[in-house]
Amino acid sequence: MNPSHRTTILDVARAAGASKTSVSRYFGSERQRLSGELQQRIADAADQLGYQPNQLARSLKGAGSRLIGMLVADIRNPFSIAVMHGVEQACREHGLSLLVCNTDNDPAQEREHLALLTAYRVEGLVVNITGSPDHELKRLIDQGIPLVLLDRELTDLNAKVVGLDNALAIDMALNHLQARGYRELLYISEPPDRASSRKARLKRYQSGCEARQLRGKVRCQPLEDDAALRQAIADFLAVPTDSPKALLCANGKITLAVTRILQALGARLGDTGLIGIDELDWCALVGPGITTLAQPTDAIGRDAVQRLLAGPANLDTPEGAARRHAPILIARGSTRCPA
Amino acid sequence: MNPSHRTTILDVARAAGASKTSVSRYFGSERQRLSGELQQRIADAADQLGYQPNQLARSLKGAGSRLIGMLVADIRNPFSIAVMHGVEQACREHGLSLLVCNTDNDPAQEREHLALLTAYRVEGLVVNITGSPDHELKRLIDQGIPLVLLDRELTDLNAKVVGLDNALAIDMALNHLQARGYRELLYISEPPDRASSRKARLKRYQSGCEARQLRGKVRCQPLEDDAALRQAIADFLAVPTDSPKALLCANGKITLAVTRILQALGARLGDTGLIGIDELDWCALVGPGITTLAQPTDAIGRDAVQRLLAGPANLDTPEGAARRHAPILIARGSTRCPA
DNA sequence: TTGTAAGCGTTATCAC
DNA sequence: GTGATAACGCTTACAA
Repeated sequence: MNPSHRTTILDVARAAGASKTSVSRYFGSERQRLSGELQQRIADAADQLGYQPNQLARSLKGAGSRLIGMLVADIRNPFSIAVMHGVEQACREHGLSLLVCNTDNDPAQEREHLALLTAYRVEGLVVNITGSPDHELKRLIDQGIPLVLLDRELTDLNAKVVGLDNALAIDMALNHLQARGYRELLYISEPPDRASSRKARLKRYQSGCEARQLRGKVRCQPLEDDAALRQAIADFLAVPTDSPKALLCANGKITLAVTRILQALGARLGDTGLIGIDELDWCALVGPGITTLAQPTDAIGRDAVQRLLAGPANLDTPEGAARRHAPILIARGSTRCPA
Repeated sequence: MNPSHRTTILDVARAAGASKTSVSRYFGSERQRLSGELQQRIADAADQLGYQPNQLARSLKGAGSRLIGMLVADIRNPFSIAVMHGVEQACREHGLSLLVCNTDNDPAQEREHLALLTAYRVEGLVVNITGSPDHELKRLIDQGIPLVLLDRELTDLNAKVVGLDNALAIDMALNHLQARGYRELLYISEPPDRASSRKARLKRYQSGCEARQLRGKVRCQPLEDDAALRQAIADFLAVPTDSPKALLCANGKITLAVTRILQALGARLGDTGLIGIDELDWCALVGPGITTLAQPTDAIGRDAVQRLLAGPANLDTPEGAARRHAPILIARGSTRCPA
């Protein structure tokens, strides 16, 4: 076998004494049309030559690329991975493949990768980024490429959205903290900027604290500045008060950073309440365990693909545009209030 | 603009009053050959029409697909992700894109995804799986597709390998444990089966214990059976002895499982020594911190791509075949021996 | 500097 | 049932 030459449909046709068309039919969806004898000959020849249809050429002609693209802001975020896992499974079940691009939160890479994905003519796009290449995304939608936004809405543009039910999540967190006896809260989030889900969580937190008569402070802080965050938490804990305090972390990365800081400050989990959005491998292991609101990541991922394939939705109704999944509260020792 | 019709090179050519060739040249690597004026016309037309070259068609003709495939056994394993991050970066730097497939440790999916990747005519393949579709892999190599094995060797087949220096890692672990005063060890690994790196680690552990006159036990255990593992650890800890005991975990997933078990058993980290291969986010947070041997995941990922691109290596020399990266010891409280 | 024409490997359309 | 033949969108000799 000549290794420099990938065998093509023509090679098989010749070897089987058949036409390209027949071979194509054999590997396509019209195998039954072929006589049993021809099928056998083609099968043998293909097997012999190790033939495998070239998906690129296939895509070029009729069918689409059978490729779904996924744009991830931070592939090292366990949440992204978990969702990606759901997306991938769903893709597989539909005979689609997944092209994943990680942007490392870099707007330049977002644009670049978006271009890349469309260059490969992906048939659908799952986008999970915080930056805003709004213009580019809009263009894709105009081109008719199915698009699902993960955990983020586009302000001037109504695309399909799948993600956590942010309001519900915050409500559950507040209810839990209140029930456990905490009265002074600090909500820690990355800056909302244009990330709509961060905004939604923050807003609900504020109105929710008011409604429950909780003293709810807020700290929006890029995670890079660890010292500032540490100072903010130290300040919060230092204020003298008679009612128990708790921290609410807006996502898993923050929970990690905050846990480190609390440990460095020598705070005892539980005495200082701690609850985070996103369940992580290790939350049960640290001290008395960290209470979390687990996102149904698998369901979110699968749902994203489903919506991709569902065709144009009625984006005018709220239900048509966004699909919000409920979190699951996993109560652990970090919210066992001593009072 | 007609959304049902993606604009092609011909559309641009017409709009610019130029030929397909010129447009192709403009978007290819021969832009300089065009007169400034023509360049301008093409640029305008393309911009106007929102043209973007079809990478699929491009791949079909001359150049390759510019696609690198990566096969991952378990995408939820942080190690895999970390390596993947390195792979992806390296790809990007070389103008390549990464098609990632997760097999969830399922041999059927391994085969399936392997076929998929070759159907897309990936120009190289980074494989990180424990199963053995050896026959398929061999075929790919024969076809001349560059292939790099991550953290695993193929017995009957010499392909390029990139991964941890297993012998060194085990040596470092043993030296550390010995220096810290532990004398009785239990090595916990998933069954080596045909995963060569597991075998290598195990073997070195055994010879290393002997050389150091340590009592080194071994437990090979699929992670699914948590109860059995728990029993094994309980048994190990129960044996009366006067010398301190320590556990050595062969990878990050095991470290997680073992940490959970130790916690459930009420063992105190440090009193019972614990060291694991693979650094994880939370290792500093649990109890006094867990000592680990961090793998240089980024370097491993980048190296994999580099070797992919390096062309055929001399696989006959050990250096040509395998590239082994040294781990980094991160000492924490879990190996602070009280004795 | 620019254009013409022949593929790349496949599928779709139409004949036999 | 089976097979020519023309696309698909692009690159690349080869001409001009």
